[in-house]
Amino acid sequence: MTHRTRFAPSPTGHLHIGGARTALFSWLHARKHGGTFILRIEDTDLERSSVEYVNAILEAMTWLGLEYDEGPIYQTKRFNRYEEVLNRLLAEGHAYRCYCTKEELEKLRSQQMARKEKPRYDGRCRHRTEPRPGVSPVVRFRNPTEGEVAWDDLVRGRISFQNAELDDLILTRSDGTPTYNFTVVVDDLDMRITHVIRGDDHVNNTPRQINILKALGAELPQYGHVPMILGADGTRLSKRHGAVSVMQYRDDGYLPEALLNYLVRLGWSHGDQEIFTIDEMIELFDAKDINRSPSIFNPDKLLWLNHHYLMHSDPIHVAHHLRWHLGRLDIDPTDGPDPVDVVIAQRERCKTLVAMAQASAFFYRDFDEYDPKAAQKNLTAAALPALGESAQRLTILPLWEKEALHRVLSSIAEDLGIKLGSVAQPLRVAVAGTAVSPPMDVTLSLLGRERTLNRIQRAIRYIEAGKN
RNA sequence: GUCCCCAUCGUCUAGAGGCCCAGGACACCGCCCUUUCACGGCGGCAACGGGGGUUCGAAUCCCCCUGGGGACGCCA
Repeated sequence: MTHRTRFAPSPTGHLHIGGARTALFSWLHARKHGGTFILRIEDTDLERSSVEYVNAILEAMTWLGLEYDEGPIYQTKRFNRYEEVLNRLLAEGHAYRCYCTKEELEKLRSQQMARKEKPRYDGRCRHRTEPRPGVSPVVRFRNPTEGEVAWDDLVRGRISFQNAELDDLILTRSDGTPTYNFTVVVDDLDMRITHVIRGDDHVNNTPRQINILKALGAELPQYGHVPMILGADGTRLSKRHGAVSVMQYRDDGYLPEALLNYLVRLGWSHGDQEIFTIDEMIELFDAKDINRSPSIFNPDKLLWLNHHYLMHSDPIHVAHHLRWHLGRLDIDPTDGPDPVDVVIAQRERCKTLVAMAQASAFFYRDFDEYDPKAAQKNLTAAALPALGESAQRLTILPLWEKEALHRVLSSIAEDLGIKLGSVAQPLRVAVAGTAVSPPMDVTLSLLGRERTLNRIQRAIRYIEAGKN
């Protein structure tokens, strides 16, 4: 049997961390078995769905590299099909029209709550044969009242519900549009989904969906419910916990592979291994190894992973992403060193691409002013000899490259009888504007002779002007 | 409230009866390296929620309690 999985977001918001993880698991499951991964857009809530969000979700999937084999399939384009199935259910007695008003239902609910019962529809329209004038009916599923419905969950093991706990859910609204639990069933059936991997919050929907599937005489897919991701306070991850949108992580300077690696390790593991390439994930992933308990999102570990990928990925690949972030700072990468070399020079000290772009801006354009603390400490009269010597010797240096630059700096320190740091640090502030940069030989080689000399002169003028 | 789940360091987790007075990773704290910041190396802090069983032996199996999450919509 060929494996067919799907990711079915509703376009009512951006793709968030939790959605991305279930998408990843679903994608991994399909890839591992050489199956098909389908993207379905659940946009039946016309009020809250928007094309902007559809596009945002598509963009996020692309950025993450979770390519789908079929879709996107839009539920709003399948209304005829839902109606067809609905009519069959109605004709076969598995569904019926309910004329209760929202007000009546609310009253019922509050009464039940007051009696400390589980709020549920009591089935009062089950046997109604006559329409109620002035009320356009919803259609409800006639759920079995006895017995139980159970399944072997891919991640949770056996889960069972008493049918008596379930009520007759609404299949179509009074305006005729289908609801979630109905469209999912029809879609999963039509798309021949074999493995439904989705968030934990759907566990309670599963028995209802299974009952509808059974009424339709359909074969059941396998279900796997992955636990939620929680925020630091142990409640469901949401905006107030900080960034939850996948695209926000792109904008904040994260590499997609770092986010994917973080997500795959959240609730899943393979021994003590922390770093997984995509191929390793595909090879090693198994839904049954997913933890049954919810896990808390830890931004620190994601940051560490991002740094790891920044340091160990092919610099050409990292530079590709760095260019994008430089662009966001209005920097044209052709105005300075090759971003690939910048990545190699900066990667140990930058944990995000945003930080790397910011820390590298001085390679491409003059900075406005010195970091006050750095200037105060290093751009003083005491630094003048080192700066002056540097200007002179660097002007006549035949070959502008790292080793030669290193020799120049060392000899200046030696000749002046000072520590290398006393030469390098003022120079660093002079050329970078801050007290932090890659080693000076590397920094200068990337910066180039012209910019270096200009900035040394600028620093000398700054000191002589008595700013310090 | 009712139903469905869950429970190892602060966090992510390893652990499927003896290998565990519990291992790895992030974070944190020391030390080393060092032209800055980092990287790196070494070391440290830190957990089986509680109570009953079962067993020669339990983090691992069973029960209860406690704690946590989810669901209970003409949302998905």
